[in-house]
Amino acid sequence: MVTWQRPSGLAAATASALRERVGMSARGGVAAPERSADGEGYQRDENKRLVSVLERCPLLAGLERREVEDIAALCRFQPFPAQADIFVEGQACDGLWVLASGRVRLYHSAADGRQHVVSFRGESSALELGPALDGRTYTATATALEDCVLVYVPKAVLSHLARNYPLTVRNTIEQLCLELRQRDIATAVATLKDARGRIGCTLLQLARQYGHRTPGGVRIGFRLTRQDIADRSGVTIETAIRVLSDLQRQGVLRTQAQVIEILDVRRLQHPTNCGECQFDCSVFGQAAFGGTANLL
DNA sequence: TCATTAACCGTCG
DNA sequence: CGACGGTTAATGA
Repeated sequence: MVTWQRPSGLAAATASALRERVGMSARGGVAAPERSADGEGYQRDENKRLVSVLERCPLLAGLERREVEDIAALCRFQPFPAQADIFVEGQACDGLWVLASGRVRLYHSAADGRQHVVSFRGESSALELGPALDGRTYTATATALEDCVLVYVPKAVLSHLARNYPLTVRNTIEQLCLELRQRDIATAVATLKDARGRIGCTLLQLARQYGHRTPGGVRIGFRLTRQDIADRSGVTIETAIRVLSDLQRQGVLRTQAQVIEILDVRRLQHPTNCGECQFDCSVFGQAAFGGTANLL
């Protein structure tokens, strides 16, 4: 539990252990398919499940089912238990991880133990597209918030995609632009807004990505600790609690068992200054991360 | 372990 | 000065 909070020390050990696993899954997926009778049945089933995940991934949007099936044959599932690192900041990147199920926390670690969460990711999300494409090191750490299953797309398969399916190049560019916009907005929010505003943005963004309507408002569909909210907003846990308690007292939101429900979106937008905000938050509403668009 | 509250303190407009 | 937010400590679930 404490391990993933440590920045550098045991990150190296985790990283090399991970490279092992990644290597195995890559080679296994590409070169050594199962041969036994039972294995073939299992293989067909796994391929089906891979296809259903991959065809939802924005990178492969618009491809023929046949094409996705061919690509799926080159990929492989890899489960990660809750709290496990999928990859670590600074580690070499040799492929792309696509989230099939579960939630992942993408973040930077500071030497003093504090963390800056770049984003929380859900199904169909491609993790760290940049490093996957340029083959350089990861710029953030990805940790499973809960038990997760990911699809690993080896680097060789990625270049195969670019060569054989021009559509995926277009998709890739669009995805990168989207990420760029989000990072840009995030840095602006972090430097220009106060604690209330940053926490407000965090909540609104999460509601866009993962919110679903309830009789009373919008519920963010998974558990988040106060620390998670704090790390995403760039404040201490006490400040996050202070602000959230205040919002609860005002009846703007409700939280039960680490699940937040926004009861009054308007009043959350107000202190966040969404009205005059220059930043085009509509990017958060796009289906790119598998979220429900235009909820707010 | 997580959430909450309160007292205290430094910074800054 | 006063609002804001980080630090610390105590407490409860």
